[in-house]
Amino acid sequence: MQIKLRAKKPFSLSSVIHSHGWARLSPFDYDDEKNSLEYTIHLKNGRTVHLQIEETADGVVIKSKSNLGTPEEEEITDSVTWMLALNEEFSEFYELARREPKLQHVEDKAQGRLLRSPTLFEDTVKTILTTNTAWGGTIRMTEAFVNQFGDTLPEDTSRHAFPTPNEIAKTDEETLRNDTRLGYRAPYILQLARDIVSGELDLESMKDIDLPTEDVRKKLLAIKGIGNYAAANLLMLVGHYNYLTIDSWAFKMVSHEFFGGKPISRDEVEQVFEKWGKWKGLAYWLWDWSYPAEQ
DNA sequence: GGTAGACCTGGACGC
DNA sequence: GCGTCCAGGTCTACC
Repeated sequence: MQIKLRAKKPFSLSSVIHSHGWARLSPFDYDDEKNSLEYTIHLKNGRTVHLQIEETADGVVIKSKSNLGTPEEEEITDSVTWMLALNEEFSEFYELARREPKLQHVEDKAQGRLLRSPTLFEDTVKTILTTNTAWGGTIRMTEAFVNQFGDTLPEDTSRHAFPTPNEIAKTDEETLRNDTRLGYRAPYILQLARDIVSGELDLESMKDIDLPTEDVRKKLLAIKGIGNYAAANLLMLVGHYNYLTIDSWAFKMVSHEFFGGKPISRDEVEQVFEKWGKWKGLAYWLWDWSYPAEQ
């Protein structure tokens, strides 16, 4: 099966893959040499299908060894369009970025799109797994979570789809804590899954870009385990860029870049990017920082 | 509204 | 090999 999809220009699959760390988290995989992204997806009808996504002149082509029906192809089309943000428009941001030397690269590299998962449940779980741990811990916990609870790909049992809220809601805190080794995050993720299954939380409706940012942020902050950093990260993923993902690294980078390395407050980090308005999160994220290069 | 301490894990380090 | 320390966001209790 092959599905060709068009992307709004400019587009670069490589820039989406490397937009943040998601491509390194299961069930994503990627190959820089082939410039391809892989993902094992759980379809609504229960099938698990492996996808390989490659760049074309107009956008991407999705390849799969599975034979799929029309509804399945439509679901995959919708999912990949969302995951790669194929329809997102960044011309307004590029117009502003052209005037900033530290953002000169973004239009040439077609940066701005952030790789996301098919469901906000997956992105929320992964975001919780990035908090209060090193990146290696996030990779380990995500892999354990996917391998332990996700549906197996029939033709390759080493691959699994990301678990559904239903699959997680059936387990218990002790298993997530001691077997999956999610630590204190276990009750947060269990509660998240159970709230979705019970209908108390409609996470996927927050993907609607027309919802006011503040409303979405308030709902995200009400989820246990989601604080300022995690909410900002999830807001970026659903297309709201007016909050900064301020983590411990942000203080180092902003201090080094704008304050001569002296200790700075959260407000000072915010003030630096205030002029970028609704694009401030993206300006911060794509900034050509001098701090890491000089370390 | 602001702050201190606890949460949990893995890696780095010293012995 | 073992013990200790530390980094990493969020929550809760307290002021």
